[in-house]
Amino acid sequence: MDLMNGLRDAPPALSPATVAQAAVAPLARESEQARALLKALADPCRLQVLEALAGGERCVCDLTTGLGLAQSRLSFHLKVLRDAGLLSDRHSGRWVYYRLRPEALEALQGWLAALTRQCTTPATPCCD
Amino acid sequence: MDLMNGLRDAPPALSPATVAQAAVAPLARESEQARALLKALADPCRLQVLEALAGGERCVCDLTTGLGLAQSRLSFHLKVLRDAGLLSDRHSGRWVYYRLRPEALEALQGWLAALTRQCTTPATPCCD
DNA sequence: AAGATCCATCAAGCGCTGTTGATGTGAGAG
DNA sequence: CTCTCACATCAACAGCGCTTGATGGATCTT
Repeated sequence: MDLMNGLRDAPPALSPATVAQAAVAPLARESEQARALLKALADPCRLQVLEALAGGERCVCDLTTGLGLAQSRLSFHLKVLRDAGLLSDRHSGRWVYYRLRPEALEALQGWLAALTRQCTTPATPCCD
Repeated sequence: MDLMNGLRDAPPALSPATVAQAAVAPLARESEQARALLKALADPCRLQVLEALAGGERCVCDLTTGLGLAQSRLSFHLKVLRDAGLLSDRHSGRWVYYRLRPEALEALQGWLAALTRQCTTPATPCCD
């Protein structure tokens, strides 16, 4: 075995423990939720929906004509956004009204803020 | 033609202008950039990389072993993140060091904040 | 110079995701 | 009750994104 060998021309090197700790395979729970939100948002069509709903509650037919999307297509994306927790819906008679859930956006903001904070405070000083 | 017909059993209705204005086909420039960031982030593998780099600068071989990823795979994801502006790289001898670009995270936060702000101030009061 | 290591890139394969058109469901209108 | 309309859902297809294994370029060692 060549552990020593591996050390011989290693890069300036952090302790293996530090790395291992940041590594673990299946993503922390909080990150996983962030990922779900990010994935739901990462689509041009869904972003249009989101921005349209940022102006306030809208019914589906309103969005369909407003965004010029096929009904089936819009319905698909609304489901994705709703399943991700970004939208809530309200049924009224024959129509369904969708609205944004600011909590979801705020959650994502929080996650981003934490990440930013962690990376601006030089916890692990670079090996130079 | 049945424009009047269409009005007959329309939902409570916003002015068509309001909707049309929020609709336009090809996504605003700022939103498009946000989408690019979101898309780059919406992958478990890339999130792991990001979180690993939140702790500070790392070289590729460090990440490879730390995250347990095939070298080719990691390289692919690093490129995606770099192209999106989320990472910057630094070559030193035989190694390449990647680090997070907090500006990118902050830009995304800003976009989210604007969206949240817009949707919490009841600009368009709901039709009830 | 030859070999080893780090990293990027490529081609091939495949699964996931979005689109489309049709069908289903449930609520008003006539 | 029947018809219409708003919306959800489904099956089929197409395209994109990710993974893998191989190759290439660059740097360092011996």
